[in-house]
Amino acid sequence: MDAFFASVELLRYPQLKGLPVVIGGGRRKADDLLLQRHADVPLGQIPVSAFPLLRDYAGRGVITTATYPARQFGVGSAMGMMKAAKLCPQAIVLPVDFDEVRRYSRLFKSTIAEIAPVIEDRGVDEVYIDFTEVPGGQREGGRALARLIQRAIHQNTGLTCSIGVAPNKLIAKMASEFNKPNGITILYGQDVQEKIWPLPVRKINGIGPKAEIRLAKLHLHTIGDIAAQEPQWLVDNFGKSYGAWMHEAAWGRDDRPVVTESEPVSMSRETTFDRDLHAVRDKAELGAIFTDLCVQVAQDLRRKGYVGKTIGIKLRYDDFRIATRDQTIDHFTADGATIRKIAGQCLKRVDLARKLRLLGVRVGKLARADSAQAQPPAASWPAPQAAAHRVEEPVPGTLDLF
DNA sequence: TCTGGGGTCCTAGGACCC
DNA sequence: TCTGGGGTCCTAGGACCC
Repeated sequence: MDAFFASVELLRYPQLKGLPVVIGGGRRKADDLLLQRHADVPLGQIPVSAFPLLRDYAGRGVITTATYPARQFGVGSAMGMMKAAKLCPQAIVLPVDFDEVRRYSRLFKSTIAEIAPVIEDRGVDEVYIDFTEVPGGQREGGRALARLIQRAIHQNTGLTCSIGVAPNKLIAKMASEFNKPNGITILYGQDVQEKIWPLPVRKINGIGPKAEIRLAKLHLHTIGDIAAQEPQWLVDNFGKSYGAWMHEAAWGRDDRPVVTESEPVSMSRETTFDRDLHAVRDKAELGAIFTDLCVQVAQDLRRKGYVGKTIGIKLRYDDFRIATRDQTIDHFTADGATIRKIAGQCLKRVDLARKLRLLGVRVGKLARADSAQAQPPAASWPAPQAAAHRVEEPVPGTLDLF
């Protein structure tokens, strides 16, 4: 989907079309004020001059999405708000509306599913589609079906997307970026040399900032540079698995199937504080946030019907170092108090002298709540009363951080 | 006034078991 | 005078993606 989060907002506020708009940060006073002051007019009639600007933004956070006009100023995803404000102070800034984004996400995916049912979910705004078996899927190399999908999505949501068609997921993903927004790109296996090799290594899905730096030190900058290396040389420099994969990827080879169903591995909640907090000096505040995160994870688990048995914490220090601790317990749970208790024990095992900027709680080793695995083991005969009716011990109301 | 939140997968060492 | 060889699970960190 093209500039998905921003495009969703533009559906509500069409008056912002063509303007630099960025989405990011949490809901702020300015956003509430905007709605309060214009409670009597339709959203589409709120004057452009009433919207909060990036220059007035104060706080932490990153840009989630920038509209194409904003991108012209060099503003882009994952950029810090403060840096973005310097590049484009006149941009309008809006918070992410997750409910609305999820609603449109479901809508565009169900629209595709009616046309081509073999879909792999890749997050809120992206999917892989295997349309090998879709009638007419091979017409014009797939372009006809891609056009049909684009039109259907636009009809049902008012949103545009870009589609890449290729023999595998790796190349299709790269192709989808060739012609944005609202574009279609068809790539064949024989196009790799001409169309893919000149691209920078970062364009490969799986080569990130760290690998890019390591490759640059070896004077490898383009995908073609990687393709020209002996596989063994790549293995020697990047390890057996990653090195071999890199070579395959550079040659456009990828045999991963489109995976239509998957079970979640973990669920987590984390939050970056408005200001860095200290475990002792800000104990009350931190404790409240901590409990809240545990309760939210527990709610997420229950809402989605899962239980887990590995409970962990994550924290980010003021210097951005990250520490994680986790502990596996002997039974599955989705109980907030249990999660709070175990996570609290994990917290005792990390250095709390430094100030923290982020705290997170995670539950892993998930099972469906209704699965046999998730059930407590049957009590052996004679069943001890306590085991048969075991109740997780409650955590006292005053939750101690230490 | 740098740098979100929710994920997956991989690696590597140690415990533990057969 | 040496101390095997799997296999699995747990834990911590890190790269990467959307």
